[in-house]
Formats: sequence, C-alpha cells, structure tokens
Amino acid sequence: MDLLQQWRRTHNCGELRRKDAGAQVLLMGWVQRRRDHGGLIFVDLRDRYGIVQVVFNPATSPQAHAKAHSLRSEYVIAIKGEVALRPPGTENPRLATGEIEIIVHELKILNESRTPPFPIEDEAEVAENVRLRYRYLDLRRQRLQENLILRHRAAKVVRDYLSSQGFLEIETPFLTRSTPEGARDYLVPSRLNPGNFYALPQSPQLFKQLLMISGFDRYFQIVKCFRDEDLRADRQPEFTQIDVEMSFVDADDVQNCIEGMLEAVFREILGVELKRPFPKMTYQEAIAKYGLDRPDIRFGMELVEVTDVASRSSFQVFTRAVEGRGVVKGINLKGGGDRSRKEIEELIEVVKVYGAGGLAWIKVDTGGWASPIVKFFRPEDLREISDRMGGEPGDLLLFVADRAKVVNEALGHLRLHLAKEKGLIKEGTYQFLWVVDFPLLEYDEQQRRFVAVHHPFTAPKDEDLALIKDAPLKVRAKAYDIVLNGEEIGGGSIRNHRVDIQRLIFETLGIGAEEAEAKFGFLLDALDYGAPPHGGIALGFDRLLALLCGATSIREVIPFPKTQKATCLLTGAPANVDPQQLKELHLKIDI
RNA sequence: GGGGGCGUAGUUCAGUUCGGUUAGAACGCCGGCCUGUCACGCCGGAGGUCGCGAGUUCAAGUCUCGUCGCUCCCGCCA
Repeated sequence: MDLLQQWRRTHNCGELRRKDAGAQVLLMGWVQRRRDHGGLIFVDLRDRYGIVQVVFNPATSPQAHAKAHSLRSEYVIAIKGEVALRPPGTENPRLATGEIEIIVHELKILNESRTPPFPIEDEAEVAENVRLRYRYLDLRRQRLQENLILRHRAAKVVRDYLSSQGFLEIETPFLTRSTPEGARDYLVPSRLNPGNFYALPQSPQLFKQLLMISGFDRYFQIVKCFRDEDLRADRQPEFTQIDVEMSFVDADDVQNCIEGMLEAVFREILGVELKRPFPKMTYQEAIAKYGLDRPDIRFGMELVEVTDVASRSSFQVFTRAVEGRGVVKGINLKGGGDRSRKEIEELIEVVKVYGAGGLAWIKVDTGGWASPIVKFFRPEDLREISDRMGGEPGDLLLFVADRAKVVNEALGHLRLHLAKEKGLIKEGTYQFLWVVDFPLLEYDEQQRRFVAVHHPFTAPKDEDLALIKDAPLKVRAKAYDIVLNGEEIGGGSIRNHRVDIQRLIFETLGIGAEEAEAKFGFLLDALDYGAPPHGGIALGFDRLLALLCGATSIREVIPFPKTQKATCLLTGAPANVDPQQLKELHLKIDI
C-alpha cells in the first residue's frame, strides 16, 4: 500500500469529458470493477460524482500495469495519468465520461478492501439486514447516495425558502421534560438529579410556542424528533420534521406559506410545477367520501352511503348493522363484474384487517343484479343502490356494514387496494390536499376520557367554542393536515394563545388544574404574559423525501435507520452498559 | 400485544408438497490464459452449523414444538 503524501485530486471521477482530452489528471476513488485482459487492464474508478474508465497499458507504464494486477473491488486508489479520447468504436454511451478514459502513468494503492459482502451496484437486491449490517457499503451505492444528496438539496431549499420569508432557524433542547399525552417518550436519566429523567422531544411543540411568546414571530427548524412507538415502513423511532411556527396568523396563512415552500421544493428538486392553491377538504368530507383522513384523490371510486336503503332490506347483516347504529357503505369497482366469486372472497381478507366481518357484493348486469344477497332486496331498492353508486353493467358493487369507523377504514383501504391492483393511480403525479376542520377531541374508550385528536394545545374553531361543555365531540379544531398522494406528510394547527381557553381544554381532557399546573405550568404562565395568536405545522421530512425519491420506505432516505425492533444492526444499539454507568445514574435493572 | 411473509454457499435463489444417493444454480471469490473491455471472455478450483435448540424417525434442509432475526400489516404512533 502507498501513502497519500503530496498527491491531491485534480478532478473527480464524474466530470471529465471529451474537451479534457490531453489533460494530465490525478484521480482518486474506489475500484468499481477490474477487467484484466492480461495485457490491458481496465478499471472503473468510482467516487460520488461518477465513474471513469482508467486504462493500465504495459507499454505505457509497466510498473503501474503490474501493480494494477493486484487491484480488487473497493480498493481505494489514486492514479496519475492523461485524459485520452477512447479509440473510435469503444466509447461507452452509458457513462457520462464514456467518451474518454485515463491512460495511467502512476498508481498508488491507498487502501485495500476485503471482498464486499454484496456488490456496490443499484441492481443488486440484497436482504435488508445485510444492507443494514454493512450500511457504510450500502451507502456507497448510487441510489442511496442520490437519495442523501437529494435530502441535502431539499433541506437547503427549505432553509432558503423559509429564510427568504423571514423565518429564523432556532434550535430547541433535546433534553427536555416528559409531558403526558401523545407518544411514549424516550427517557434519559439525569446523573446530577438521581431518580429524575429527561425526555427526548416527540416534537419541539412547546418550545416553538414559547418562541412565539418571546416574539420571534416566524420560527422553523429541521429537527430530529423521538417517539418510542412501534415502527412501520414510514415510522422510525427518530425522524426528522420540518417544524414551523408563526405569529399573528390564522390557518390559511400557515397553509399558504407551506404551499410556497413545497412549491419551491418540487420546482428545485423535481422540476415539477405544483398547482396552487392546493385543494382543501374537510375532515368530515374526507371520511365520508374516502373513508380515511388522508384521502388519495388521484382517482375516484368514492364511498357511497346506502344505510337508508339497506335498512329496508331483509339482509340481516345490513339490518343488524343499522340497528346497532352502524352504517352501510359501498364502493363501485368499475368493470369488476368479471371477478370470480373466489377473487371477490379474497377481498374479504383485505377488509377483515380493519375489523370488518365481511364484504357483500352485487354484480351489475344488463338484465339486473347478480349476487347471493339480491334476494333480500326489493328490485326498486337495488335500483336505488345501483343508481346512487353509478352502477353500470359490468360493475362490481362492494359493501361493508358495521360501525362507521370500521366501515370507513375498511372501505377506505379496500379502495386503495383495488386502485393499486387495477393500476388506477397514475405514477409520477403529485396530488396535494389539505384536510381541514378536524375534530378537536375524540373519546378514548380505554382511558374513558376525551383526548386531543391533534394535541392539547390546538385551538377550537371560534364558532364551536360554545359547544365544548355540552357537545365536546362536535367541536372542530383549527387543525389541518397536509396530504400528498394519500399519505399524511404533515399536520398543524392554530394554538390556544389565551390561557383561559387553554385551561378549558385541559379541563375537558380531564387534566385537573393541579396536574395542568404541575406539567404544563410553564406554558400556562407563558401564555399569561402576552402570548400572540400563533400557529404552525410540522412536516415529516423523511416521508416527504421518500415520496420525492419514489422510495417505499423512509429507511431509504435515512443514512443509518433502525430495524423494526428499533435496533441498529451496524452499531448494535441498544446495548448493555457498564454497571458503573448504571450506578452513577442510580439505576437498577429489573427484568 | 396480534396476524402474514422470509431465513439454504459471500450474495440472490432453487430444493421443503409427498423425509431417502455426495444439498444445487447464477453472480461473487481464488488460480491460470488473454491488448479494447465496460455484466469482458475462456479453462480450472475453493466455498454450506440449510438461523438456532429440542423432538419424531432407521433417516430431517424437508415433519412437529420452541426460539432468534429481518420485513409488511393491525393495535399503538397527541
């Protein structure tokens, strides 16, 4: 192996072109591939900028050629040589540098490499645990390099845009206090305060509100957040938010600002011009028509309520659901009438996941309706259902009858399932949607109390405030989610800046005055010192990036992600610690 | 906490139904030959705790039970 000494790169591996022919260059990088012809040896030299072919010719430099014989994949080398046009007919149009090659005069082997466990190529499909174990090698692959480069660029667009709009990037603490409500906290024991713990923030929510109270007016941060909950393809225990807060604004101002930011991101990163303003839909409409609070409106197949007609049937599944204060809704799979009974039965599995007991179906035929359940309906009722759902011959009508929540979730997901299966979703389109007017509260059966749908600092709509005592579930919040292609990428709200209303909300949530004082006293105090009207939003940066990259998991845009059990296969975290460390922290393990 | 999928050579997989010879393939790796390749080619070779542990059996990669890991989903995630 050789020392770097005074050798320095003159170029990277991706930038040399025809016009550079004749130049003396010094390149460094990794051996992507070696093609040893015995005489000539070709090496594809790789760095993050690209790949260039270098040629070892025994006639040019016998020493370098002899040395090149020992090169292997992923060796780190430096070469001095001359840029030459490739001989006619040997250009490689698949390489950006494919018109030229480097005739090597001198070779340094800066480091050797064990044979990598998998090839450093995008095409290599490697099990995820292997990739994570050797993440530093996985990250050498072009695909992930591009993802992280895109991540950097997107973050910069966000910073530049928000800065141009007068926002200040201000850091908030990671070591903070645990607050009730919300996700499980990651805790950090305090050595100096035995028995006490910090919590890593689920989001900088309260700090950004405090910054508004301090008068910073417009704040943002691209910031890590921590939630100790179970993982998913789009959920990691630590993830990144674009966190934004503004003073003297209402929901429209926040939304408008975020639209501008996303417009800049899509323009700069993808070259896509977004249509503005983004459409808005109330939560109520989203649930009614799409079954989910994050509708994918790139295609139709909307849910249709048929509870009233269903109640007139003698089909017990329907009538019982209606009697139990449930609902009956359906979707129309256009042209789905050619599905076999077995194929329809398979769809039951899709809805069962969400608690639905089954799936009723009716095929619309030229002559009428075909289904095991038509006999329970009067013809005029079938006509009514079919018409309401836009049924035409060849269509398949699918129904779920149950509690509203189950029906909506089951059909909402079934709708997505069918659309993906039938290819109804046009790839490469970006359909944004604001979902607004979320309910402020929902009832938690387990805890037997009201809980905040968004978070406890969200303001109720002015006109609904009076309902809070008598009909808390009817109170709508000044809360909004931003949905992209059916995925929630962010959510926010206007906050309670008046302490009386904030106290009222705590009270409604069953947080007594004493508890509120103990846990949120600092916020209530702050609100009491001239808090301006304010609100904001937080966007899931990883999720946004995954959509921008076309990745199916946010792990593809995170350099060192955790597994589904929240472990790091690279470092082995989490791990045991030295007993001495525990002692210093006054901790005893009890498992 | 629950349901599904996967786990066999360094990698990706076949073999597992219905137990039966020495567990195969491709790529990669090692050695040799090769002066215009770029998925170089040709010849030869090495490489396996079939995730792990019990059990059934004359015999287990294959069947049973348990367990571990990765993954998708439900619950959970204000």
